[in-house]
Amino acid sequence: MTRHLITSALPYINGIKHLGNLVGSQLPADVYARFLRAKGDEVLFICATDEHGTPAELAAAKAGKDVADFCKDMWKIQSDIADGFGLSFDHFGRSSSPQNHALTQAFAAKLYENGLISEVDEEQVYSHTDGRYLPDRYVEGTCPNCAYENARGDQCENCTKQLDPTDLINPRSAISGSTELEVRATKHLYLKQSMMREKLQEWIDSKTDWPILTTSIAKKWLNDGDGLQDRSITRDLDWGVPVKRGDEPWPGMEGKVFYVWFDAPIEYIGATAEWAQANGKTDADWRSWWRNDEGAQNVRYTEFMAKDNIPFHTLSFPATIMGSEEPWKLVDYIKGFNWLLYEGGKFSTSQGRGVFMNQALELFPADYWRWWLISNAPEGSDSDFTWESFQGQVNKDLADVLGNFASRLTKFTRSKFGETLPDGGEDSELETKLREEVNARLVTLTKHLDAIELRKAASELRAIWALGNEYLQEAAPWSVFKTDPERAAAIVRMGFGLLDLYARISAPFIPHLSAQLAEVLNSNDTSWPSTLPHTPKAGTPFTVPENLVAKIDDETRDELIERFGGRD
RNA sequence: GGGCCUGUAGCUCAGUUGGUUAGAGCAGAGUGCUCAUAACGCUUUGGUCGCAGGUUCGAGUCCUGCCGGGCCUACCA
Repeated sequence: MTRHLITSALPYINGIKHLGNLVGSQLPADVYARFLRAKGDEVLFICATDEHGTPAELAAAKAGKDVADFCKDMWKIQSDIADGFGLSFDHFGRSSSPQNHALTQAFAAKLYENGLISEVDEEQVYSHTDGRYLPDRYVEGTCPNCAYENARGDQCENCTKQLDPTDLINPRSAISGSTELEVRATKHLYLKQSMMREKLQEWIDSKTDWPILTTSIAKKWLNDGDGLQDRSITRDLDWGVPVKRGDEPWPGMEGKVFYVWFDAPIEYIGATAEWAQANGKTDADWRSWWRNDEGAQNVRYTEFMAKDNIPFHTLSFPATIMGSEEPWKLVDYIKGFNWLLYEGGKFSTSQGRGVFMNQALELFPADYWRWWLISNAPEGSDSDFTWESFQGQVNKDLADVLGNFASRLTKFTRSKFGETLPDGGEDSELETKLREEVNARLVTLTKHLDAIELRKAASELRAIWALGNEYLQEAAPWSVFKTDPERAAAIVRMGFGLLDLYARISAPFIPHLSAQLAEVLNSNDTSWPSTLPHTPKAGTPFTVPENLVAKIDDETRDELIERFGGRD
């Protein structure tokens, strides 16, 4: 049996995430985790909040809270929302955990011992008004190249020229607008990624089955210009993992913290340690997922993330792991996603454009969102959320094809036979044909899920739902009943067999609706079937689900377009 | 500027190593059924596969150029 370690990119702590964040990592990871669990594999599905960095501090300040309190509160909010969407994390941790502090410091110590850390004196912009160092992009001013007045310190948006904050004319803080800035000398640690370039290249080259999106970004960074660059891994901030060599102080680095990109991926490991602690397990239990010398040789590790995270997961984090020269688990497969757009434009927190996860749950059941998002996951290219598309797919796929199938079957059966499955009757060639079709499509569905081809999987699942309506139409039990009630009984039992199948194979996609379908026959088998199981026995009681999937009407849709901002 | 991805029916997309009349869902048209959430089934109308060349017995599929769309380019994370 394969053991599957699955991680979703860590949602950043500075606010509630939108649907694009959901579909780019957490949701597809959940579908995969649920599928593998149903197949009987051992799964550990890990996620956490990514809590450090300047934006977290600014968000806390804006909320009028201490950053630690802010993160604690926001973690709870994000955790509750994840529950609402049915995200089945085995643990939802926090990158600010003591476990992550210890691991991050331990990795840094190993990297230092192995000669992979250098200390670099550099200059950073300090804002007196804000009382903090400013990351390059938080310094704004006039571009020396094109005279654009709102150029950022890292790059001018107008002429796209790469800049240094000290290049800017009339620099000011993007946070406060203050011009009381000072360039200060400061010292930072760099991870010498350049020394690991060949090792990383070799490793990436061996990943021939990875999506092009993933490997091409990695190769670009490895080979562009002078090749992979060393990266700073520390910051002059208060909130974060204090810079230490393991438990020992790091001379000259007092008061500094590790940079968020360094400690965030390590939190995949940290959160696994948190999982062990939270569930009364031992260190050996969590280490068996991560240490190749302690049981992780048979673990297949899959990471899910949006494309902005790919460089960190293909290069920086592997560099950290390889550089430690300890037998930590490296990722086996990276599933990367493009962006989800909102009505043709970008989701925007500042402009209130798009749908955020909390709002989504207030509007419709989680499965509506799950179904649309998975069916339209931005796997090959960016995809576009529109209310019209959302309404169309929820109404057509979930209400008409799936929901109505359950409805017509159960209501017909109740009216003719009562509330238990009727006895008698023989199968005909219709059932043989149905089984063949369902079984063939099950093979395809399973293949797509194994390959994490989510759009194709959703499409195949829908086709299997549609087979139910086709079967009922052709078998026409309402007509057969008039002359041969026993044959009609056999037909409806077959129909209930399909319903039970749907509950099981739909669960990775729409777990809540699947649970409701399973309740119809009060069945509790959630295992993944390789073929259409035997039909349920005569005499089995059933219930009629009322309005399993409520449709979205045009008025509601138009109100939502108005409220959330549609096409301009 | 450089790199990568992409352009297939009105819309969203499939099209395996190049191989006969290019597929699906939605939308449109017709029709059947009446068990069902005015739901379902069946049939059907839509495409010179961005443009122009080239390779080949044969190209949506490979090559070159052009045009359009998107992403990345290392201090947001």
